[in-house]
Amino acid sequence: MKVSRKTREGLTRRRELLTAAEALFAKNGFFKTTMADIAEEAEFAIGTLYQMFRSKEEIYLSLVNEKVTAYLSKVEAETSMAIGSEAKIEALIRTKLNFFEHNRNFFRIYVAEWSGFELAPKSAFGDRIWKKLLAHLDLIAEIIEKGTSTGEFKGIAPKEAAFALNGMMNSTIFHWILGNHPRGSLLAKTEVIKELFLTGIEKS
Amino acid sequence: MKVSRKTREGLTRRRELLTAAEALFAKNGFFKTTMADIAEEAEFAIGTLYQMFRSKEEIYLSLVNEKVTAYLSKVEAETSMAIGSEAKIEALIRTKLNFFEHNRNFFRIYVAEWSGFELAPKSAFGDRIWKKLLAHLDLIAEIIEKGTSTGEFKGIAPKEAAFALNGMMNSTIFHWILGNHPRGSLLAKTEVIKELFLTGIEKS
DNA sequence: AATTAAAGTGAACTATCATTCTAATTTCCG
DNA sequence: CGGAAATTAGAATGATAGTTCACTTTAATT
Repeated sequence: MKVSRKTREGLTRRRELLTAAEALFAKNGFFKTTMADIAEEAEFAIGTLYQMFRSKEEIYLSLVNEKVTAYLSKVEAETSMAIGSEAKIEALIRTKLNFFEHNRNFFRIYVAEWSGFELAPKSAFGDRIWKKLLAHLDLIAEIIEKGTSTGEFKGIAPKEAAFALNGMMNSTIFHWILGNHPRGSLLAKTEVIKELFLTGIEKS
Repeated sequence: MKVSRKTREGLTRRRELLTAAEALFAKNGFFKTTMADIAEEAEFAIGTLYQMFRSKEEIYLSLVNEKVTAYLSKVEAETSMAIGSEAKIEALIRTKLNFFEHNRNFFRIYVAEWSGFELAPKSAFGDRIWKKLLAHLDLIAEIIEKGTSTGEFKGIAPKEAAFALNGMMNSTIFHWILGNHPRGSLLAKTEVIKELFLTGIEKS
């Protein structure tokens, strides 16, 4: 079917464009990345970009949306498969580290989006992404709450603990990327984070 | 002495300008803040800004530099006064939370600077700030290392633990600001963070 | 071949600032 | 008081970069 092939080619082009844009946005941020840069990197003419997307912002948000969605569904799939609170925490950490090990470029964009800095007065679309990220934090909080009610965890406020864990992970990823992912994979740090979060640093 | 009064007034003006700029940069980010905005907010003419600072970037970096320096010296003073690793950790958390409780606006700028996003291809000056932040992380790592060598802490890689702790704190501050600093002060969260970092979430 | 519609192009158009300049006004200080 | 220096409002300037559009190319179909 001809329509099908066209559609496929369209999707491929779209993906190529987004990948090029991702690299640039990650490297230079939203504002210092120009449409001309993107066009050159993706080997399209500027006009072609506007045939695929309404605006620079739409490119950015589509990109963020797709990646965030992919990320969240991975994490949610893995945590829901794990049985027991500790295992769910482990699955969360493992999946997050694994995802960003393979999406290093995207990490900076993710952090910027988290801190809400990049597109400050958010569009309705940007808002949806933001809400998704917040909802995901609630999900982590629920895992912790469950663990508290089964007696696995002590009674630390779940939201606070969820934010703390999230911060620990982000910081670790950041550190790893900063050091040019030195020896060992990021994934391998799952154990350290898990241990730190579960039992702390103090000698018992 | 007249020179002295002039100098004093000059400093006051400078501070007023930086405070106005801080609020705007925190709210809209570096790029979406215009010189006209700053001039209006600070109640100066645009030309006057250029008499005090060479450029918009210089305003931003001066601001960041002063605040970061003030922040770091507070933390370093407090941690060096505390005796024992656990007390130092406590002092670190307390001082950081206290600082950002009183510098809410600045937090967003601090985070942006940390993530290295705002002024991506850093100037030499921006680089110095960045190095200071990194050096401070080393100092935290040293505290942890010391605690390990005295047997207070178990042997978790100090750098990793330092980054994790830093991430926990940032995340907590972020959460607090996000929720419009609801009930209770941010400072009051010192205990939670300390407990989480030292002994983890698991019931022992 | 001819036709057609979609895809692609990039120069031109615009808007937006950072920065500089001007002219009028105010503030200092001898 | 008087004039020098600082300040102001805001109009030019210049550069950058998002967006548009009239036109060209491509490729499938007739």
